[in-house]
Amino acid sequence: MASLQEVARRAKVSIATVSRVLNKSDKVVPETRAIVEQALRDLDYRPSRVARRLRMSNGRAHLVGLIIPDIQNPFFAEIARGVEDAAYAAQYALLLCNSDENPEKEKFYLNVMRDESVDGIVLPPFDETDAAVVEIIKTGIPVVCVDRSLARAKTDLVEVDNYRGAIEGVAHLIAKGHTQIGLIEGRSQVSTSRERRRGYLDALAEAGLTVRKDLMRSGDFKQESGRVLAHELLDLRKPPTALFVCNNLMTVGALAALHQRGVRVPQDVALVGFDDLPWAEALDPPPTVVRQPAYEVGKQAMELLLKRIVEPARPPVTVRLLPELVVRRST
Amino acid sequence: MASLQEVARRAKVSIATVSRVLNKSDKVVPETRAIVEQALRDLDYRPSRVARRLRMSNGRAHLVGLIIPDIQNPFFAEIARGVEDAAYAAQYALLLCNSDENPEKEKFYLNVMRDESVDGIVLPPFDETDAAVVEIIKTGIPVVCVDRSLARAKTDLVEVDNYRGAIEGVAHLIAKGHTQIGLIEGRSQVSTSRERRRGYLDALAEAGLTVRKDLMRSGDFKQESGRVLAHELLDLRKPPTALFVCNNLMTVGALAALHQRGVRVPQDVALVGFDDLPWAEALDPPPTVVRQPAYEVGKQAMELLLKRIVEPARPPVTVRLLPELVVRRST
DNA sequence: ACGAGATCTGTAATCGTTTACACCTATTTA
DNA sequence: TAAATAGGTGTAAACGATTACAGATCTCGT
Repeated sequence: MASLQEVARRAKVSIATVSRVLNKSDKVVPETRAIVEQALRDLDYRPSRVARRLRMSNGRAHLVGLIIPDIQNPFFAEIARGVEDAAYAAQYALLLCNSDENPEKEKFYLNVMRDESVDGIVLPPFDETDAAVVEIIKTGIPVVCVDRSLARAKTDLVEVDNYRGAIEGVAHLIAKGHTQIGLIEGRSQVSTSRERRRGYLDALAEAGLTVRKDLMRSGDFKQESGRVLAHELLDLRKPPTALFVCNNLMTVGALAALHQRGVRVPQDVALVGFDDLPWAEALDPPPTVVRQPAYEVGKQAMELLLKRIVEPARPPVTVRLLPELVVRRST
Repeated sequence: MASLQEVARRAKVSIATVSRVLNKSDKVVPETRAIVEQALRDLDYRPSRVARRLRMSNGRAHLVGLIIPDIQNPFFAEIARGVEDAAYAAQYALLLCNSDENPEKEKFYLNVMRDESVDGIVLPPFDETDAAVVEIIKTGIPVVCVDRSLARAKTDLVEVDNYRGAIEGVAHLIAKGHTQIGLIEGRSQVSTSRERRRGYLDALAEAGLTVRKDLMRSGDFKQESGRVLAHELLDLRKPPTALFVCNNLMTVGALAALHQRGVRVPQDVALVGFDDLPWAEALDPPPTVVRQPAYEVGKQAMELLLKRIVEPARPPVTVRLLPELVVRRST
């Protein structure tokens, strides 16, 4: 509420002096400083981030944006926590938005961030050729991609080794004796989907198993599509004896489908999911999953962003984190 | 990137004229308008929200804040979605922050919002006497409380009828024949906790059951405390035959404890939780819960906020939504 | 033909900061 | 003792928008 003007008036100095007291930088004689500090306290002065940001066009807004597809998806919520904790530690505030996997919403929010002059943005691009993101990058705002990569631009990137994760998950099923393994994957425009599919195929190949195209289904990452596709697979004349489901929500959906059909897990059909589930222990059965270190992804992404804000010209780096197979009782 | 200045220069008019073209309000002769619009397109002009906000101290920032205790809690995530959808519909952006039930973090973020001159704030207060929130309200920023109320200030409030929800949940257990019903409640400084406890007590009283103090335990809303307290209750010499658990995370924790002990649900111990769980169908067993319309809470809160931004002097209203008993297989 | 009125456009103040620069006083130095 | 230096403070120009006010042009009635 109180502005520099008012503080200056009360302390009977100029606004420049007040500003100098605030930004400890320049020298102010101790008596003046004391008077000004008293006035600041009296008026409960708080600097306007808005005015500051307007003046300093460079990178001192202490505000960064995070756009995620869906905050209700625990995987992204965990990333968000990682980002936010790292931001808070650096005293940055976070403009957090849900794109809902909707390019139009994503574009709206990207524009908001540009117009708010945020210092930088963290996001998983909608797909590899995400035009809105590419455009934002051209404006010079630092962008760090998480989880998914971008073909058209080289940015900092924190990702998980999806290929290796898929290999481990599928190999685990193979080790349990399964040869007919169904795949429920996500949107194939997303880089992670293709990596996981590649892992699935290579794991089968390595074990000398033949690939059945009819066992591979593509969904949209949502719970409902996991349910529907699981039903489809089990309705086949030669149904799979195991399912490899490529994200958390679809895993829950598939599990629900298995329950609906009354098949026993893992006796009748085994299941490995991608992404850990926060309440895995309370699920029926607790599913074996390939766990992604989502919190760490978010945290490191934010840290990369902070570094880039300080040093915009630094060459982009890619951090690749390792997933971990968590064996529970669905296999 | 491009400012009004640059557009004005290119169109060979003054910045005032450009501004007028943008805010369609004033009359500009069609030819001028066409020229300016061309220049706007050429330069891909986007107005700076920062500059606009600085100039218009009133309420046209089109930015609102949302502070929630923990985005990883599905209940709050659902509220957040409600808020964000309503905000997006009105073309408002959302500054979303996690207070982590930590007053210091909450204060930091409240200050950020003040300093960012947001148009308004939605939040569940940390407790009924939340000093930081009361102070913010005094600055005149519109605040809408959700879920929890504030004793010291009269704000718009969207809450759920916790008392009635608890009554229904506990009455359901009583109807199933239970007389020894354990209570696992949350922090008692929070208004919702007290309401639920009151419902629990009244439901018992109404059924003529005696209250056992040793069956009532107070936790912190987190999963771990649900687990610990469930163990404590079942370790009693006269353990309860049913549990009424007052939030989602503690319900999951309690369920995990029951599994650990190998007790069958609902045969050995029945359970009713407060808050629905997104993957209830995949849990073992799918729990009976008192469902709160969290999305609706968020949506209505945002709508109230928008109304208050337009009409700051409007008398505060309280919207009380009804919870719903969802009977599944834990009872 | 001239002033009133209407219509369009430009000038400049403002919002709350930061910061280059000028200015004024002491103190030091030759 | 005069000049150079240094230290402390004030003045004013940005940043990018909005908007009251003034100024310019045109229309039109008498």
